Amino acid sequence: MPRAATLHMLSDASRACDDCRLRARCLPDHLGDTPAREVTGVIRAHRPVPRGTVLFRQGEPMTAFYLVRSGSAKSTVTDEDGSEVVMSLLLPTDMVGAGSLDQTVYHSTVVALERSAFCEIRTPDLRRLFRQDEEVQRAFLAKVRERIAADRHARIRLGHASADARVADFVLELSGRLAALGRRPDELVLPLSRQDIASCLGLASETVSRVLTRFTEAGLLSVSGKHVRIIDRPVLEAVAHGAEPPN
Amino acid sequence: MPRAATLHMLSDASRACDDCRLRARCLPDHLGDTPAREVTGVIRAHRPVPRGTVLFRQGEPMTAFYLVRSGSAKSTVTDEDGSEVVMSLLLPTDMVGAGSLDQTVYHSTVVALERSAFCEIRTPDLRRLFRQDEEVQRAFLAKVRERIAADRHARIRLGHASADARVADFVLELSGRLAALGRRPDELVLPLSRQDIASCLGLASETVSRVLTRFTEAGLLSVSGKHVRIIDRPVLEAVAHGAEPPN
DNA sequence: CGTAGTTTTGAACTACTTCAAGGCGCGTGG
DNA sequence: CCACGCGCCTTGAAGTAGTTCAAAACTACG
Repeated sequence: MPRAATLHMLSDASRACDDCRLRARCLPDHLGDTPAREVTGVIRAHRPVPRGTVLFRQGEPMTAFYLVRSGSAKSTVTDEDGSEVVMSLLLPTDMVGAGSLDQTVYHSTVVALERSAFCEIRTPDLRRLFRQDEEVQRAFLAKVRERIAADRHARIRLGHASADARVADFVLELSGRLAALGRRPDELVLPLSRQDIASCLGLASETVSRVLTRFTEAGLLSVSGKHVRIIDRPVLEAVAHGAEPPN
Repeated sequence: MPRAATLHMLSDASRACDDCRLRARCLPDHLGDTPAREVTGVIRAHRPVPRGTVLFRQGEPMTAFYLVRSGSAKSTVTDEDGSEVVMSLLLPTDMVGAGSLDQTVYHSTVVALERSAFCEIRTPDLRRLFRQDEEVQRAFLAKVRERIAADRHARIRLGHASADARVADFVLELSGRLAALGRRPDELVLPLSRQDIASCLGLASETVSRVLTRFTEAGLLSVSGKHVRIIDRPVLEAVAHGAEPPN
């Protein structure tokens, strides 16, 4: 991510989620149909922003939280000694910037990885909604819980898995998330650079490269740049769970 | 932790937090004095349980969440391939078993590391309280947020720090938490075994041992079994933040 | 005082990193 | 539109941090 166009304020607010293909997977979905109105009322859909756009920066006062509408983003944390660490890859329907309610500042930086669109809910609106409707609360907390579970998974992976297992698991996780969005699970595009994947997995980018080519040679994947095709999913799963490296 | 006495139901409920030394640091603290009544009303303090007691097991239906009152505990997760991973060390005032509200099953196992006491709040009580009083909500979410922040820290440490840095940071973190409980920050007891520390930090127990003795030789610590004295805190902090290993 | 579990220490090994060079892809400007 | 240049990815070779295996020393506890 070279240049950082800080288009902090996004353009134009359109009407709602009504025309969103992903509605069924997104926040309003978790609610019944009746209270959804209230939610969709405060959600502002924004026009796509270009790659490299910073949604918000770590430490800035929190004014809103977001949902990814299209495209993808990464969330990063700059730790005390100044190095940037990739915390997660964000895909459509993912919640952004709401590590928990009542936060006063953002605790990570979020950058678009490609031309992407986001939906915005301003914190006061959310808070009001939260108070009004218990269903909304529940839905929101469900999203938070999802995130916590994902973080725990990432943490276990980081602490106790080999490089092979980490990469295999990363690919499979992405595959699963894409499948949940209705896309092909075996034909995927890595929105992150090798560097970013490496940072996310606690590896050197060279290692990610090597593992990927080794998987290719072993017939598990076919990789070409950011495009990956999963060929032998069962074995890939075995590797992700700590089985012997292929061949 | 050899034998696992599953004293699942704890004994006797005493009156409240009124006589708790740590009240000021605990959940009711985050509230003003007025609403505290409501909270303390549903908190049941329990008698100490022996080391090895299982508070609850991963996968069991969630009936209550807990606060550590005295002693210490560890939370562990058994991952898909069956190995146990230590997720966190739990000290007095820490919340246990509430990754988020509205959880239906426990997502980790919690075991007492020494003779320890816990306070219990049953989920229906909490839910009711939550609905009644926004202050309680806020206090609870503050605790959840604390936990999320700690998890993020752990994750960064796991992914991007050397063994030296991890161990140094672990010791300092513990020191800080003990200090927050009013104990001596430089004179601490590790409630976890080397194995557990290692698991928590994503290392081999031998490595933890070696690092600890190296720190001792370098005059940063003095270690004897589970007892640790911090001698050169500034350097220890430098090491924790990635500085060159000592000597 | 003896036994079982835990911790420490040692020695060999391995997985991953680091450094360095070459190639590929892509956007930019001529 | 093509060529150039820059960043990203890949590959290699050498180095190292941490692991693994194994045995000895310590500790706690009956």
